[in-house]
Amino acid sequence: MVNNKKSFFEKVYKVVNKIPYGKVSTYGAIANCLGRKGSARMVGWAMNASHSMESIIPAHRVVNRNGMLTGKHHFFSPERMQSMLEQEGITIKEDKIINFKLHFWDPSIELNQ
DNA sequence: TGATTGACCAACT
DNA sequence: CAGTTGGCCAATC
Repeated sequence: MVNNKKSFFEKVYKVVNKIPYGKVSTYGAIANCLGRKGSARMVGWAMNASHSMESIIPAHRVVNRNGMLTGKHHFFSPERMQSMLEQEGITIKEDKIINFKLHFWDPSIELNQ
């Protein structure tokens, strides 16, 4: 019925935009949800591109599998990412999220609804 | 146009 | 346990 051949970036943006407040997700989970397992790197690429785009992507809610803010340095300001996450009630120590599992949000949840 | 890289993950050695 | 490799798609050189 419609266009199911959109680029990865579009799908990534869609999912990341659906991440609820106070929740975080991972590159692998998003990529896996989109049907590509090894495309986790592409998710990161999409985030990098999101800077240049006018699209507002809560990239600060996307971290790696370990809950570590690997991409914080790619933000407008590295400290900004941590501040935003802490603002949402997430505790961060040494650039990694504490109780990451509790804050983890599975993209398939939104897609399944 | 081919080769390399890029905010990753998982499996294998 | 640590290092290497394969995988995926897109952008850059």
